[in-house]
Parts: sequence; C-alpha cells; structure tokens
Amino acid sequence: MPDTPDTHTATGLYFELFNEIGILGQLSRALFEARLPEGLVLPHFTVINHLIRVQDGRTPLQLARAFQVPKTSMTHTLAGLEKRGFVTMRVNPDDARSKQVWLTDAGRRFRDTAIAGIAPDLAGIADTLDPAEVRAVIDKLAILRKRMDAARD
Amino acid sequence: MPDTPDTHTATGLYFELFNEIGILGQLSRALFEARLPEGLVLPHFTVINHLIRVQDGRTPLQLARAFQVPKTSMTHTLAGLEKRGFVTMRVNPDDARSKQVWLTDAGRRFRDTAIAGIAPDLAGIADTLDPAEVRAVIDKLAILRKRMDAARD
DNA sequence: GATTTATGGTTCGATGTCGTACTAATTAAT
DNA sequence: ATTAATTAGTACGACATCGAACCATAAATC
Repeated sequence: MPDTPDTHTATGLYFELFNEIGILGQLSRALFEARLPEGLVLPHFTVINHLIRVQDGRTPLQLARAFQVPKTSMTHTLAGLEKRGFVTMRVNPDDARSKQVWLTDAGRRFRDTAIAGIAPDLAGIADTLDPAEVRAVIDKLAILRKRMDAARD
Repeated sequence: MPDTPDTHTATGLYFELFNEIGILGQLSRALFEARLPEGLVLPHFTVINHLIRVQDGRTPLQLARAFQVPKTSMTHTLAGLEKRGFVTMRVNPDDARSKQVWLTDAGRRFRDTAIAGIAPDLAGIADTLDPAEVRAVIDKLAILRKRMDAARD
C-alpha cells in the first residue's frame, strides 16, 4: 500500500513520511480534543503541559517557538488560557517588552484531569508498538525535527 | 532532552510521540505552504496528490476519511479546488446522493509544479536520515495510524 | 410499496490559525 | 546622547476548520 509512486526516491520517501505524520497528527488531535472540556482545544493542553514539563515563567515567544507556531497564534491560545484562569501573565522584570506565563493551581488541576481523561485512550493503543520501537521512532523524528528547525531561517 | 517526566510509562511515551508528530506536522505544513501559490493551502495539494496516487473519481466522503478530516472540511477544500479549475465534480452515476471528484489537466499541472517547487526543500533535508530509517519509521507510523483509525468508532 | 432509518453533501455559525501592520521597549550605531 | 535597527507582543482582517442542523437520496423494515 505505498501511497506515492516514487517511494524509491529520497524525496518520495519524505513525502510519504510527512503524509503519515499529517494524518496521525489529525487523528491524535481529534482523540485528545474529544476528551477536553468544551471550548478547549489541543494547543491549550499542550501549552499547559509544556509549562509543567519545562517550568513555567516562559515567555509567549519562547512558547511559540517551542511549538513552531506564529506568535499571533500563541497570543490567541494564551488569551484563552488566561480567560479560564489556567495561567496568569506578568511583565518580565528583565525586559518590559516581554511577559512571563505562570501556571495557576487551576491550570495544574486542568492538566491532571486532562491527562487522566486521555490516559485510557492511550492505554488502549499502547500495545500497538512496543516501547523500544516507540522510543526509536521518537528519536528519529526528533532528529528530523531539529534539522528542519535549524534549516528554518 | 526527554520532554515528559514520565517517559518510562507507556502512555508517557505516546504523549511524547504525539508531541513530536504535532511539531513536525506544523513544520512540514509551513514548509509546503511557503511554496504553494497564493491562496492554496496544504490540504489542496494533498487532495490532488492523493487523487493522482489512487486514481481520481473518489467521492468527497472517501477523501474525508482518507485524511481523517470532517466531511465539512473536505467540502470546503474541494470547493477551493473546483473554483480554481483543478477538479470537476460530477454526480456519482451509481448513487445520486454522492459525487465523484475528477482531476483536470490544470489540476495535474498544478501538482507537478508544486512537487517541483517543494522538491529542493526536501532534498535539503533528505540526508538527515537514511532511506532505510525513514522507511522503518513510516512503517511503524502506518501501523499506529491503522490501529487508531480502526479504534475510532 | 409506505414508512422509517441511514447515508452523502452542503449551509451556517463559531472559533482557530496566521499574515500584515502597528506600538512599545531594547539594543546597536554613530 | 540621538538615531536607527531589532525585538516582544497585540490588533485586525482573511481565511481554514469543524460541529450542528439540514436536505436529498438510498436502504431497511414493516
């Protein structure tokens, strides 16, 4: 079932890879959003999750770069999170142009319950590939991601 | 640089995988769209490409399922393609509710030039992973995709 | 074969996404 | 120090995306 006729060329392979990535992105997004409370969308969760993983206090621009979205999109996402009281934004004491995003207790709770809600779905598919395989795929994708990230200037 | 603290759990691994997929989807989408003519967006290209790969004459619903998008989104994408003369839609002779999507010559030309425009970018990163690795990643992702696809009902 | 149920598509309204243009603050150049 | 160039963030407008409600046709049930 090779989808592209030119799977033997290098670029054809990458076409196929990105196609697969696109569809999986679509599927996983739908999966997650189905479990999120009304009005919240994947980026909301992703940002909160990121803030917990790498410490809060990030600036909006740092977040935008981390997810490779335009800064205007991040402004919009953060506005939604702030409106719901999941984050608060203060001016960066080191640079008055900039802001810092801090998690609230409600934000942390939101993350916990969101994860708890989604975990069963993930558990349901977690036996598809064994952990070593997943690990290997992640590592390969990360290499590619960093490369593309760097090549973008 | 493991992003999630729980990379040792199965669900944590999948969290990380989907995160990587999301970012890569973002990056590749931006890469592609930068090369597409004004007003055209990734799904436009993807649909045309798909029609060439698996023969045209697909119905809108088949296309929506192939890309895991809601059918309303596909209606919108197809309207854009039709307006530009890249596809024509006729009623399905076997089922008057349904339609069939056919490529025009302009549509085929669009695909060719789009691929030609993007190929250099892909070539620029094509040496990041060697073909066997890419192939392996694609295969693993395809397994996961089919699983999630099936588990969705 | 009439009625019910299911299916394919579109319309409509509500966000999400992103590019352009702008403001404010910082840094660099003179 | 003043001016120019850069950077962080937002406002706004155009368009993409998607869910809910809808219409038309087909299939299933009686």
